Amino acid sequence: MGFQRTFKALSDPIRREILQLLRISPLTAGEIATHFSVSNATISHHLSILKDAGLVLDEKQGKYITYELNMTVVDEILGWFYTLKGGDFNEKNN
Amino acid sequence: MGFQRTFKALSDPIRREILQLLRISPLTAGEIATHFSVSNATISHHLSILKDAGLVLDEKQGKYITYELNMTVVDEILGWFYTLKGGDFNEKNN
DNA sequence: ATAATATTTAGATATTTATCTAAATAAGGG
DNA sequence: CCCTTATTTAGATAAATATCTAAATATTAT
Repeated sequence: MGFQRTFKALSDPIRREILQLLRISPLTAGEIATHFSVSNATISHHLSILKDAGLVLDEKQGKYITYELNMTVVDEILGWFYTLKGGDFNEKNN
Repeated sequence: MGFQRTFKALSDPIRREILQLLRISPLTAGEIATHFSVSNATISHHLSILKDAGLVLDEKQGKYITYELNMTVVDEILGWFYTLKGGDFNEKNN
């Protein structure tokens, strides 16, 4: 609980696009990087922010690191929006 | 469409709390400000960001300015999260 | 072992952001 | 008319952020 890092993570367009990419299937850091015109180091930085926010999970597979969406946290954020819509799904969160 | 400003607006905890306050009922800028320990000028700044993002609507009433939630944009953002969940509600947005 | 590949970490920099105080704008009340 | 109240705008500043290049780490292949 405490959505600060998650909302911050979602505030960058590259990070949101990464999430949409991962919607289809898990990808390695390198595969993700090919979709953008910034350096690999920058993508790595974005991935670490997404990971920190709980929005993605990573798994080391030999030389590669594969990233995938973490739906659990996506659902928690959805819950926050529903409180806004008048439901009192989980009144405690920020 | 283009959610950049909306997601940016949601990335600040004070602004999210303002939205939750407005969930109950519309409030004036001053009433909103009493809930926080920052200056009125700062709250005014946050309100202008929320307005710019489409998340709130304002209406001048004499000496006061009343702010209220704009559910339309809240719903648009919800749509973005649903695309993540595998639906293809509105594939075009970022 | 050495080289090549995949990814992250470190350090630097320019931009953005949240905040403050002080000044400006606007509306009402005596 | 002035004075008070409500709110925003302007200008300044400190902190956060996105990005880069270069270096470090780790794994696989020759």
